[in-house]
Amino acid sequence: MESKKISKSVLKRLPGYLAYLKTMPEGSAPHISATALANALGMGEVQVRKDLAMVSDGGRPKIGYQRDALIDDIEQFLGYDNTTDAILIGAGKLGQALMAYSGFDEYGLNILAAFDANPKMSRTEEGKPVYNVAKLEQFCRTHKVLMGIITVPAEHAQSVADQLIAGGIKAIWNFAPTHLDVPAGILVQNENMATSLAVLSVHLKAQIKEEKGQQAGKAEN
Amino acid sequence: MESKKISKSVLKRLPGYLAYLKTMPEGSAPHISATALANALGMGEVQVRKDLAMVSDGGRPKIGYQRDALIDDIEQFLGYDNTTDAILIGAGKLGQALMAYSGFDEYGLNILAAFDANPKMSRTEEGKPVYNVAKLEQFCRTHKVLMGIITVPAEHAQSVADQLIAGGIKAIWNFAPTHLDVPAGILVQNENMATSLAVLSVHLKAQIKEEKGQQAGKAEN
DNA sequence: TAGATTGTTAATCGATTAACAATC
DNA sequence: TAGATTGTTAATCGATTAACAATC
Repeated sequence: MESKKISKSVLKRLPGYLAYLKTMPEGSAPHISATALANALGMGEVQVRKDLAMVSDGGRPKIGYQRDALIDDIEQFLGYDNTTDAILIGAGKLGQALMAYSGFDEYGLNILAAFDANPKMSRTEEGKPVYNVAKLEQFCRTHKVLMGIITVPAEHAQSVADQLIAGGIKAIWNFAPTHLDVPAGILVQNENMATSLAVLSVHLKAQIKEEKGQQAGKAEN
Repeated sequence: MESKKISKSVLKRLPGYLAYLKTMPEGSAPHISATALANALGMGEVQVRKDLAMVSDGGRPKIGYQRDALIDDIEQFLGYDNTTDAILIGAGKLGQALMAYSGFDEYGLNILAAFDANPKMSRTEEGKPVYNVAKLEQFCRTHKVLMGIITVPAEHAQSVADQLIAGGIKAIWNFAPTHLDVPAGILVQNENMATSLAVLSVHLKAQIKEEKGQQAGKAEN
């Protein structure tokens, strides 16, 4: 019963709720209503309620949801309660930034090691080992790693993905700005800067146009 | 006429087409069909055709779209043809990685300067100036900057956003894992690692469960 | 009881996919 | 002409929103 099929849209909103719930001050009331959550995050209250219904076993009318329980439920649903081992390939600037990011613990993500085609050091600043990519596939197998984080240049991403899959990996977090071809059953989550930039860029273009329109309007008066 | 309203879903797919078209080898045919594009990117061909119809003035039956023209059309539509000035706030690891990323030029993005609450250097490795956040608002005004990139810790993000908006900024690229409250007309694009991680994590959980199910099945036989 | 709030059922909206006509 | 391909119109699908009944 636990496993109602959840849609990706709902799934993507859960971390937002979680983050907000966790940053609420200590002294806050132990309960929170969907209405309050919705207002804080600028969303519709019905949507929040429906989303929470997917992971929680319900709030109480007039009172709301118990905050602690809700946090637990979301974390459990997202699998943040037990850790996932991952490896990172491409120890460049971005790769190093990700290795250094301590916040991943909170999400149950544990980066075991980094790999690079041309390792410049044998350990990262944080003390994680940096290996040659040649050892990639074998490492995945022996450590039963299920997740790979790709931060290599676009032209090498596909080859790295192939090796990861050969090593038995089931999920890829792809920071390289390129499409990866993978067999069914393997999930690729693209962290695509270009996508975000496109949204921003088009918004700004529209904004500038509007402004010019207003100025033209003024000039005409 | 140029400005048919484009949906966000379409907009987000355009960079994918662009990237693929640009990485096609020099010797390739000058034309490409929606079918070929769709196959390469693992999408439906009708969707590709509809998307391209939004930005291009059409392909030719039996031949396809002229590749160069298509690239130009998408770039123009996304505003990559003229540069946008931006500033970055938070010169930590991630901020520095973004400052160092040379690929932004390609998207018409030009990061003028970085700001930090406690600048550790006066220039980044790339020679871009690093200022104290105190100068943020004024800098935005005098340089008419329209875009801000937030890479500060979550707890300072809202305050930074407020200052950016006071400085006249219209679009915010938010890497801090927190919701930002902004007035209408200001676009916030969240680059949310937690969101991606949630998708990956849930996929892996399902994968592991499935595997266990299969093993249990085997054992029963 | 009244009112706030939950959860569910139905209606709307938007985006994707399918079917088909048009064209080179 | 035949076939590949485009573009459009209609059908389907999924997600969001609205309406309402249930409950503390």
